[in-house]
Amino acid sequence: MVPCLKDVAERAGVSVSTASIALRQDPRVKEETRRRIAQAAEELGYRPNGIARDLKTRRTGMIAILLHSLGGPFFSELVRGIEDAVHVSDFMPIVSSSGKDDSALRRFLLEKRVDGAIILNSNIDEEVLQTVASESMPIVVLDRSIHLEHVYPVMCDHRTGARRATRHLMDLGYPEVAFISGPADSYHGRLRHDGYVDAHASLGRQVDERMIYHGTFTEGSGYDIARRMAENGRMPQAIFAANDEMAIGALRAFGELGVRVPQDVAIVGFDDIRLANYVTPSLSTVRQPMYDLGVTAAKTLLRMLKGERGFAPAELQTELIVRQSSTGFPG
Amino acid sequence: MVPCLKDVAERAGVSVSTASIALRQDPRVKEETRRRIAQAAEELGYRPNGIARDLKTRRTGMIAILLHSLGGPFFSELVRGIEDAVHVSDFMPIVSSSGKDDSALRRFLLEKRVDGAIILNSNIDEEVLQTVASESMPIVVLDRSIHLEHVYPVMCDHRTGARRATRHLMDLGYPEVAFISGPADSYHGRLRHDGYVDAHASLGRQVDERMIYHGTFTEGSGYDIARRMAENGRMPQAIFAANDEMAIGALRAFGELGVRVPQDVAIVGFDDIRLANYVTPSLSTVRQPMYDLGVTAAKTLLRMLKGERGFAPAELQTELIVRQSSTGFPG
DNA sequence: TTGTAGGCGTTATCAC
DNA sequence: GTGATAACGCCTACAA
Repeated sequence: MVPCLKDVAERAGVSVSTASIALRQDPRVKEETRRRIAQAAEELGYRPNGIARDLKTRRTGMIAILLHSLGGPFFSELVRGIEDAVHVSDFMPIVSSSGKDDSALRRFLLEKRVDGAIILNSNIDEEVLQTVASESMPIVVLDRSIHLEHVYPVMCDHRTGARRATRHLMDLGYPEVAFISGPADSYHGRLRHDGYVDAHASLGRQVDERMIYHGTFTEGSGYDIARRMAENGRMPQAIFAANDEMAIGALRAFGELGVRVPQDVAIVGFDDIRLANYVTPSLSTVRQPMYDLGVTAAKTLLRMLKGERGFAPAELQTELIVRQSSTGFPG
Repeated sequence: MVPCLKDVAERAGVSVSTASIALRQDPRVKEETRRRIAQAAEELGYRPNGIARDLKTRRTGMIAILLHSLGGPFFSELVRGIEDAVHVSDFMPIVSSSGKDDSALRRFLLEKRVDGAIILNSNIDEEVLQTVASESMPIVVLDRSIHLEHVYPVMCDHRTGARRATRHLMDLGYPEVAFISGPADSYHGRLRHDGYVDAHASLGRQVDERMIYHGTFTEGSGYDIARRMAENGRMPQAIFAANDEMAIGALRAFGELGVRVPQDVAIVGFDDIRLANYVTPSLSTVRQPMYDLGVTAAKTLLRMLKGERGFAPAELQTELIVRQSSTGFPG
C-alpha cells in the first residue's frame, strides 16, 4: 500500500542503499542517478517512514514539553519561548499534558519517544526522572529544585518575588500585611509563603500567624476568604495573595461589600495573568518571565543535547508590577 | 548502555521471544519462567523501546493535535475536550503548533509519526491532507469545509452565530449595525461577515458598505477603528465586531473618548474570551462551544480509527451571550 | 511451554 | 559511484 524505499529503488533500477543516500542529497551519487531516483520517489508518492529512521539513527528529533495542564495562564507564553528557542535547531517540540492520568507521560519518556524533555509537571516524580534521564535523554525541569545527573533545573525566584511584593506593601506604610496562601502541598505556595516571611524578617518584624489565610489558588477561595475577613470584622489594611486568581476573587468580594481598594485595603497578587490589568481596580502583582523561562529552558536543553555538561542551574528573577490596587497610602 | 529485550532474555536464560510475550502477561508462558524474566527486567531496569515496537506493529498509539498557535483563548478548552474524549481510549494526544514554520508539522504527518490527527491550522493545505490522509491515518479538520476521503470536518456554525448577533442588535431597535470585520483572507472572518449580511437579508434590509470596517482581529485594530468612527463624526449606534479582541479595543477607545456603552453605542463581539466577562461594561458576545468541539473531533477521530466510515460531518452551534454592552435600547 | 527465523523500513559499513 | 549485508529493537508465525 504505502511505498517504501525498496519500491523506489526497484523502480529506479538501483539498490536500496543508493536510493537512501540519493534522497538525502549525498554528493556521492551521480547527478543523473539521483534524478532518476527522485523521479521514481515522486511518481510513487514515496515518503520516508520516520519511525524506521528513528529506530536506526537512535534519535527522534523531537523534544517533549510535559505540562500538568494546558489551561494555565502562563503556559502559552512559556511554550512560545520554548518554541522560539527550539526553532533555530532542527528539533521539534511537542506538548503533552497529563490531565488526570500521568502514566501516559511517564510511558512517553520511558519508551524513549523523544530525545529530551522540558518538564513542568510535579506529578512526574524524582524516581521517574532518575531512571529516565541519561546521556542520550537530557531533561530540564522547570520550577523544581532537583539535582540529578542529566537533569537541569530552570527556576524562577518566587521567594524573592514574594518578599518584594510584601515589602512593597510594608514600605507603603502598612504595618500589617495579611497573606492569602496557596494550598499547603504546593511548592510554589511554600516559596511564596517563605518570601512573605522573609519580608518580615528583613524589617525585624514577627509574622502574625492570624494574618495568614489558607486558599487553594482559585478565584473562589480568594472570594471566600475576603468575605470572611470583612464579615468577621478582621479586615487587614493590606493583603498579599499568593496568586492573581485569589487576589481577583478578593477584589470581587470587596467590590460587593463596598470595601474600597486601595483606599480601605491594598492588594497585591502574583503571576500577572492577563486579567490583572483589566479588573477594576487594576491589580498590582508579581510577574514571572514565562517567555524567558521557556527560552532559557530550551537553550539549556539544546546545550545538553549537544553534549555540554556542567553549567550552573538557572534562576530567573520576577518583576513587581504596581497598579491601582496598591497605589496610595494607608487610609 | 540501555538494556534491550535481548539482554533481559539472556539474563533470564530464555529466548527473546519468550521474554517478549512473558512481559506482556501472555498466559502461554509458565508462571515461574515469567517471574524469572520479570525479575531480570527489573534488575536491568529494562524498558521496552517504543520506537521499535511502533515500527513492528505499524501503529504509534499517538494522535496529533496540530494548531497554528498555542496562544489563542480557546485553544486550551479545545484541547481539554479532546483530551477528555481521547482518555477513554488508549491513544495519547500530543500537541504541536507551527509557529512560523509549518514544514515541521507537515513532515510530522508525512512521516507517519502518529496514527491520526486533529487539525486546526489553515496552513496545512488541502494537498498535504490529500496525500497524508489514508485508511491508516484518518484526519479530522476543525473549522474548515473540506471533503476528502479519510478526512472529516468538524465545524462550528460561525455564520449563524454572526447572524444572530447582528439580529440581536437589530431586534433591540437599532436601525443600523456597523461591522468590524476580520482580515479579508480569514475563513472565519468571511463566515462572520456572511452572517452579518444574512441578518440584513432576513429583514429585507440592504447592507450599507460604509458601515463595514476592516480590522485584523487584534485589540489594537478595534481601538483604531473605534477612534476613527468617533473622530470622524460617523458614530454608529450599534457595532458587531468579528471577534472579542477588537470589540474590547473599541470599548477601550470609547472609554477614553467618553462615549458611553451601551447608552451611546451597543457592542457585541464574538468568541467569549474570558476577558469579555471582566471588561467594563461586560461584553455581549457569541460563544463557541470549544470544549464540545474538542470532544466531537476526538470522538470522530476515534471512530475512524476503529474503521468506521461514512458518518455525517459535524456542525456545532454557537450561543449568544448578552451582557451589559448590549443591554438597553437605542438612546 | 519455549525457541528459531524472518521482517518492519531505514541507515551504516564495507566491499567492489 | 554503487551495491550487498548487517544492524536498530521488537514482534509473530511456525517449529520443536
